Amino acid sequence: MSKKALTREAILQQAVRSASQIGISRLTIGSLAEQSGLSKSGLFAHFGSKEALQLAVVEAAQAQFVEEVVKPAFTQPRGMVRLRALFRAWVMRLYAGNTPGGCPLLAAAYEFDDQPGAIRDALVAGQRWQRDTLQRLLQDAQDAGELAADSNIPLLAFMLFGLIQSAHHDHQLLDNHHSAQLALQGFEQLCGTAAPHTGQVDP
Amino acid sequence: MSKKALTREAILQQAVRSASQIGISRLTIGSLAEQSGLSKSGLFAHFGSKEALQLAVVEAAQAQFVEEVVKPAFTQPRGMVRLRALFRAWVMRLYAGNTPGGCPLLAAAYEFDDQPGAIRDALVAGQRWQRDTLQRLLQDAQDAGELAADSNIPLLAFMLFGLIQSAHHDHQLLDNHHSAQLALQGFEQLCGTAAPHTGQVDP
DNA sequence: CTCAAAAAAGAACGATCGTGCTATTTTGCA
DNA sequence: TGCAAAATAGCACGATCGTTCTTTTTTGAG
Repeated sequence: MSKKALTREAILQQAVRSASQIGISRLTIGSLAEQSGLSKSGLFAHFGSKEALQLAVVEAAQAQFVEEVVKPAFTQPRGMVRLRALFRAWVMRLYAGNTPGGCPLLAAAYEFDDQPGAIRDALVAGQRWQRDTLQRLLQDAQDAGELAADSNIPLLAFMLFGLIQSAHHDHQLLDNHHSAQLALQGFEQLCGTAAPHTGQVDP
Repeated sequence: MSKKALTREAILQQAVRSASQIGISRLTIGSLAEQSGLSKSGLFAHFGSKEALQLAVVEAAQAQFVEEVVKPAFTQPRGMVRLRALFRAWVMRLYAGNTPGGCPLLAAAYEFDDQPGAIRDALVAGQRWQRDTLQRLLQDAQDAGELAADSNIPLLAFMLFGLIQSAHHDHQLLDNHHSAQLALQGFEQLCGTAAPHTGQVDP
């Protein structure tokens, strides 16, 4: 890999860390340069504009998500095992040390949902892909007979993503140490073959 | 009400609107003054510092939530009726016109979860209160026999809050017109006495 | 109506930001 | 090792921000 690409990677890795703490829109060229041991103009030359830098940060975070969550899940056999692996890795990533401020993509979704532009477009595409992936694994599990035949796949994906967000919220803001466990319990309640309900009157 | 308090209210109402679109941390005294028809220093005198302004915006948004969601629910009879009223109003508020950029409190939770200070403290207190309120209504419903006796109340509250966040996400970012319906369906699946499993055919 | 007090405006400051331009250092091939 | 090209540093600019200080306008009680 060329020197340029190596430096760029190092910058982006640090930038994703910072973005998880202060948000993508509050990244500054100056502080990012300082953290990377570069000058402002030296760092700037890698991207050409702040928006291009922010876009690169989004893409780096998305690539990181695929690498840490999606790819490992796809090493598991298709069906409920793979689905559970995806969800577990997704949740556990919220507690990993590489993004101390939480998931930068979730935060970015709230930052840019009302600011049209390339960054928002990239976020939308990424989130749609995440949802599609989740629904595909749910469909696979249903096809394998490991999920009730009358399951509403889009609703299930919607609810599972809600569990991810709730875990993030409770962990990052409320400092709730049980948030990961709650998310995993919720998954089993929604998808598991165990007890079909915590809280339904008639099975 | 004194002139000062009236002007302050008008400023905050506009500020909450803006905060829903660009986030609390990116509010600027200048643009806020322009939107309120005041001068920079005139507006500034009402708060004394930018952080005090941001804190006032958080408190105004929280008061708005109580007024529009919690109070109306408490006009309903205790139990499942009140719980459902709370959840419905909570979801529907995401689609109301007074905060075009979505819920400013949810966005602020992601903005400030890694920035210690008075604003984060106020957000934490508010979110804890929201969760406690939700759990209290769930408990009431359970006591009334309208929720399974073995329901896990903290888990249910966790999942319901996830539905809110998922609805917000799908509406604001993915422009999913069915997001409100999905959240309400999710509520009925988790708490309702209707169909015990996820089955519902999408139109 | 008067006039002191309250509210708002105006102007200016230091700091910080993104960005463009030029000089300097570093890299990797001949 | 020499040297063009790539990578980085240095510097300055205009803009914008929060904040302070002073002046002007507006308010409302006596």
